[in-house]
Formats: sequence, structure tokens, C-alpha cells
Amino acid sequence: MSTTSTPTRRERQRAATYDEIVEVSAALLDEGAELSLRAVAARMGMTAPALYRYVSSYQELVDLVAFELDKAATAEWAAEAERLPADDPAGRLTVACASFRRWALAKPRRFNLIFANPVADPGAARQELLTQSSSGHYFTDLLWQIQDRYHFPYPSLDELDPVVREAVLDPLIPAKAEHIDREDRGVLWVYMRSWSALYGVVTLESCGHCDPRVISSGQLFRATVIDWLGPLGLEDERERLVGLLDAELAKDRS
Amino acid sequence: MSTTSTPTRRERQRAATYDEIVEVSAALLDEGAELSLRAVAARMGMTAPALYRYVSSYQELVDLVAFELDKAATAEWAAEAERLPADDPAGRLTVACASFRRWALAKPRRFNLIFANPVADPGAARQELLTQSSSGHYFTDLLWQIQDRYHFPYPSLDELDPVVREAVLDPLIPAKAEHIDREDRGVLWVYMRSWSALYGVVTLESCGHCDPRVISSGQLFRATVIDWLGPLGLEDERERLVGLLDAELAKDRS
DNA sequence: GTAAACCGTAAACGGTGTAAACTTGAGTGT
DNA sequence: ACACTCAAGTTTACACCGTTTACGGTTTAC
Repeated sequence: MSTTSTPTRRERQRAATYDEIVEVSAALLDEGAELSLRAVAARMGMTAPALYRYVSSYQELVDLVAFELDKAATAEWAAEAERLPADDPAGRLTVACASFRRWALAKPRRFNLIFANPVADPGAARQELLTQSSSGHYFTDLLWQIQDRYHFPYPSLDELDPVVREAVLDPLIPAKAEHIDREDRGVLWVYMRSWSALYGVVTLESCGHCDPRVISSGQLFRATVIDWLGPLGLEDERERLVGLLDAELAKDRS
Repeated sequence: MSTTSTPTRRERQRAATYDEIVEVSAALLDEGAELSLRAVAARMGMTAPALYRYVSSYQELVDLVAFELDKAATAEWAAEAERLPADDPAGRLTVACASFRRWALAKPRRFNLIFANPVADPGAARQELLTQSSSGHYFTDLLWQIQDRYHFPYPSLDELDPVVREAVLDPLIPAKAEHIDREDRGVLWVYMRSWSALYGVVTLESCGHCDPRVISSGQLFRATVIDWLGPLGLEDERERLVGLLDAELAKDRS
């Protein structure tokens, strides 16, 4: 069984092909071209049906690319956040959020593919991908570290709506959820709420559904992030974090 | 010139065709079928190129349908809000928001077409449509009525970021902006912020980018709306409005 | 060394948006 | 009433798309 030990030649080749598929797809996306099986295949020097050895449908190609680009993007802004020491999760979150937004505005087509894609209807396949979303894991983890350090308040299990309670006890986005004690799962509610806020502004800005000048000013995003300092127990760090945030936003205008 | 007086027979026929295009497109969308020129044309008993007498490209068809469906949806939840008297804008806003969400979850493909569509890149055409978005007008107007009645605080012009100030002075989404005194344009900032919050949760839920159980519980949406009661000066109405909101949310679970 | 598994091809089917040329029929001016 | 105009359709054609099928070679494994 070479699945865990050294991969065989064929396996390496196959993995490389997968990488190239993602790479080429990302290039097409960034060029503004349509993401299509034929275009990807052509640029790889193959014919379209050959791609069916790697993905079983166009939708699966999209899912693959979305998943990998999410992973890559997460690594990107995680790297930016690592400018700050590991014992400063609040600073890291601030930087990561700003990087997330910067990425979403710089590569709107990638953002759209990953985050503004209906994930609900087809049933099971995409739901599972959502479960292992890299960005989801990363932000959940940061938030858990912040709770560990700043002890922001969160609802107890019996304060939660029954349906929500069920969801935080058996979470779809597990992240490090197993590391979190059962009674402390209320933090996940805070996670969901803050993710909703972050996702909201960034999607609004990336999709352009408001005044472009307001987007470029960054004030909508700034205000939204600042609103969340309190609920996350970061009031004492306010000045420092806002400074950090403004420094990040200044990068966008250069 | 019969453009303003009685439309000529040809004009009426043409308008009817436009209506049918939108109608058929909506039907296709709701059936889960792809929205395509050929499908629309076929269902109308025409050939695809004939549609080019009405729209100059596929994108323009999409824009047309999006615009009209936005108008129709706005009329729909405006009608629901009119259960409440005209001098209760807060109640109307509460009901309208809940209706908006209900519509977004019930007709996700319509929602996606209108609100989760990149509007930024192509340049001018779609930007103009955004300007005259019915939903934008409706919510702006309600918020202005609430300000008129409850006098929630809003930033003065010199408190605003210069770029944002420019945007509120010469707004892209005009609504009844001309009715608002120049110095009072800061309310538009509150409008943008609350629109961002509403758009955010609803898009998150409609696109399914979080735990489906949390979506069905409605708690994420509920919490977001409640968070905005304070900033809109509706703290005194809190109990009544939350009751109204919960009554609306209860409809979804039946 | 041989059988099997894998990776690619070519050909084909039905679908898409779009451009061009052509027909038809209703509306208009004299 | 007749001719003219022009809008609203048609047919044909092209290039692209996802997908299926049948068919070759290579590479691997026993």
C-alpha cells in the first residue's frame, strides 16, 4: 500500500495533473475568461474528454478549484497574519480579516466561485466540501484562541435555540470543535454571528452591490469590524487593533 | 409623439413581449432550468435570434429579468408590510425585512440573479441598473421615515470619511435622496450600514454558506435584525418589534 | 511476459450565444 | 389606394460548451 508511504510514479504524475488543473483554472479566472472544461483542457494540451479521468463533471471541476483556491487564499492571509506573534490572536484576526477583504476585492472571480456560489440545492456533494473549508477552519480557530485569552461572553447551551444548540453540538464546520468542551460550544454561536458579519460586508463589496466609492473608502468594512471588537472582548485592545486595521486598509489605496 | 400619450398598437405589443420575456424567464428560473436565450425563445414560440430584437445580448436579458424581478419582489414585500399602518415605519421595516428573507430563501435562484451577481466588472450598464433598484429605493425610503419619526443619531457631514461624504452628497442610489437636506445626508450612511447587515445575512443564508440547521432556525437573521433596533432608535419599540419579527419567522416553519 | 489498469485520443450528440441574410406583414405618407 | 418603410420574425451558419462512446497506446503489477 503506497497510499501513505512514498507515492508511486503514477500517483505523483496524477497529483501533478490535479495541481495543473487548479493552476490553469485559476489563471483563466484571473484573466476574466470563462472557466470551462474545454478551455482548461486546451491550455493543458489535452482534449476535453481527458479531463473526465480527473473530474466526473463540470460541477466537480468547479468544486475542486473552489476548494483548492480557498485553501490557497487561506494560506495567503494566514501568512500575512503571522507577522504578529502567535500569542496575539486578536491582532492576527484583524490582519486576517483585512487580508480576506483585500483578496476578495483583488480577485473577485475567485471570491465569487468560492463564496457566492449556491451551495444549497445539489444536495450532498458540495455540503461536504463546505465542511472542510479551509477558511472556515482558520477563522474558527482564531476565534477560539481569542476566547481562550480574552474570555468574551458567549451563550450557554440552554440559552440557545434548540435547533442552533443541535448545530453547535454536532457542528458541520468542525474545525477544532472537538477540542471545545461540550458546555462551551456556545462560542460557536459567536463564531457564526461574526462570520456572518464578515461574510456579509465582504460579499457586498466584492459583488459590488453598493456605491463603488463607499467600497473603495473601506469605511463600511472598517465600521463592521470595529463593531465586533466589543462582542469579542477586545475593547481594551481597541486602539491598537483599529490602528492595525487602518494600516491594512491603507495598503489598499496604494 | 405617442411616447407619453396613448401608446400605439406596436408599442403595446412590444411592451407585452417584454413582459412575456420576463414572465417566461422567471418560470424557467423557478423550475430550476437554466436561463438561456434559446429556452426563453422556445417557450415563447420563437427562435432564439428573434430575441435580439428585444435584448442585445444574453447579459442584457439577465439584467432585464433581474431588474424586473427585483421590482416585483419589492412590490411583494411592500404589500406585506402594508398590513401595518403608514405611520408605523418601524413595524413596516421589520415585516419587510422578514419578507425579504423569506423570499430569498423561497426563491434562491431569483435572489442569486439579482443580488449575488457580480455587478462590478462590465462597467457602466449594470451600474445604472443598480441605481434604480426598486428594493434599494424602498428600504431607503422606510429608513428615512423611521428617522423622521424616531430621530436616531447619524453622523454629520464632517464626521464622515471624505470619500463617503462625496457618496452621500451625490448618491448612486438616489431614492428620495433629494428630499433629504444636504446636512442630513449622514442618514444615508446609516442606510448603507444597515443595508450591508441585512444583505449580509440574507446572502449568507440564501447561498447556504453556513450550517443549514442554523439557517432554518432563523436565529442568525433574528439576531442581526435585533442588533439594529438600537442604532435605529427603536429601543422603546423593542418588545413589539421582536414580537412582530418572531411572528413573521414562525411563518417560515409552517 | 502477459493481463490489467490507466491515460489519452477522435468522433459525435445536443446544447449554448451570436452574426448575417432573408422574408413577411403591418403601419405610414401621399 | 398604393407604394414605401421598417420592425419582427425566419433560416442558416459558426464557434463554443459539457458529455458519451469507442478506440489506442503506456505503464504498472503479478
